[in-house]
Amino acid sequence: MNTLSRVEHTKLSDVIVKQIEALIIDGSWAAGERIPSERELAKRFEVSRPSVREAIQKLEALGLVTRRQGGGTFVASALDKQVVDPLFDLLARHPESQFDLLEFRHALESVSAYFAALRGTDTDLARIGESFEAASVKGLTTTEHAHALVTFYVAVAEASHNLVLLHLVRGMNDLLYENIKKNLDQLKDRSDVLAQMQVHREALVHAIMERQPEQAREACHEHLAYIENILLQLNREQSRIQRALRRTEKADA
Amino acid sequence: MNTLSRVEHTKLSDVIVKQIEALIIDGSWAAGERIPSERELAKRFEVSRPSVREAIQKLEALGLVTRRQGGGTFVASALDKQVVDPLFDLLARHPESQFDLLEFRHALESVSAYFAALRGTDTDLARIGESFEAASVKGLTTTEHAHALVTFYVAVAEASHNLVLLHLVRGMNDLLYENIKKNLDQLKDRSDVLAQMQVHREALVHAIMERQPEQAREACHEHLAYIENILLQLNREQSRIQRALRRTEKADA
DNA sequence: ATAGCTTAAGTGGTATTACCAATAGATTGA
DNA sequence: TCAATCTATTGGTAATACCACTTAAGCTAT
Repeated sequence: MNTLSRVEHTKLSDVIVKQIEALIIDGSWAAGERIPSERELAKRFEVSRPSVREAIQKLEALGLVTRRQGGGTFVASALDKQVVDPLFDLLARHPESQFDLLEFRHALESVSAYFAALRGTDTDLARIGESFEAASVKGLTTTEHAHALVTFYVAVAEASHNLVLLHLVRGMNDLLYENIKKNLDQLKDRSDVLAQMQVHREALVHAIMERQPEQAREACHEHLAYIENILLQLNREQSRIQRALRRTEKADA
Repeated sequence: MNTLSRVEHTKLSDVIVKQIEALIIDGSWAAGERIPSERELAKRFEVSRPSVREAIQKLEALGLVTRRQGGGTFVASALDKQVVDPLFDLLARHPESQFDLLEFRHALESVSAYFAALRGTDTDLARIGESFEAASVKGLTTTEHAHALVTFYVAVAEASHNLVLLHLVRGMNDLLYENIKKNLDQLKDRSDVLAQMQVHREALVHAIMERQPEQAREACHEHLAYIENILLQLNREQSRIQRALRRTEKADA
């Protein structure tokens, strides 16, 4: 009784966030609906406009509302899911970290494949086979294909019987998905490349099934190195196109 | 030529968000570090304080920074908290998975060393050299030695110039420290083993300094494989001793 | 009556200034 | 040396002014 718990000071803008969230969640403000203006909300909440602004900025950062200068503030039409891990979210959003992520995947997936081939149980290998079949179906959308590939890689990590690896791959699930999807998007008009990647994956699965750890590692290495090279070439071509566009702009001016 | 694409107007605070994110992502502002005040940033960016406030509020909503009234604004203390904290719990609940962590470190440090040798700047290599000297001093306590080795490994990860590796190794700082300290504790009466480990590390540093990536990777591999083997032998002997103790307990009962 | 243009009103965006509340560091006194 | 007090700094809140953009209303010409 002599140790009273410290009373946390509550930020005004956080109170406003909570109230607006409640209105969105209980359906009072529907997706796509325009909410009252900052000035109007400031009047209703009997606070200053900067406090309302701060609350709405937070909601915007969380993807719950969108703002248009001169137009108003709208409830987002597709409510974004919660940010699970700020760093992974940041890495997924930033173009300059995508290649770093590919390099990291190279290391991670190679060692997963090595241990899967070394230690995978029959059940593990069956699950790898199934998830690989699911990822190999013709006619998948890019989204479906990326999801299926993530499932495949998680199955390989599970078969490695290394808890740290598995935990990390599961934690990076969204980040992997975004990276794989981005790669597939970039390569969607390159059926020759996509076919080669499928060949690589077949070699990987074969090595795991035959319980050849070094071959599995090598198959992974070839697969990721190939993607790295292709994406480097693509990015070089993109840079050339952008430089050419810049030159034509200068010529017009 | 008659359909020019609409030029998107860019919000000032979003420009600031991107710049701060870049500083966080490239490791310039480390987890837990206090960033300049709103007033200072407003001066540096040559914008008003409310614009900086808006940017920082967004970063806070995303979990990338935390703010303390009167104290300042800090990069979130463990950016990959969602992954590393549960890993701590997991390893505490499953002591037998410490070996999994060693295997994981094996993969992580090998690729870090490879890229450090490939890409390290002169400044990076100097820092690796210094941290290695600090870790090589005679007479360190186990605690001091473990700290110095973690600093060394973080320097190698920094020299890799791979953002994912950098953030992961920094986030796992405490975990690495505990694992290294545990290994050193187990080996404190084995000066022959500790000496061999130091030889391995010297070979590693030499390969990085000579900018030989494959040699660096190989040196790391030898080093970690050696530790894995020694610890496996130790654990076998420990199991034998424990089985003998269990037999004497049964004989007494 | 309708379409097109112009103007006014409303909305978010940026900035300046002032003051408050909390924290951290420096100083002073016992 | 340690505790209490003071000062400087930092984030938090507010008022006010103005800018940039969008939307709605009003007016004019066909």
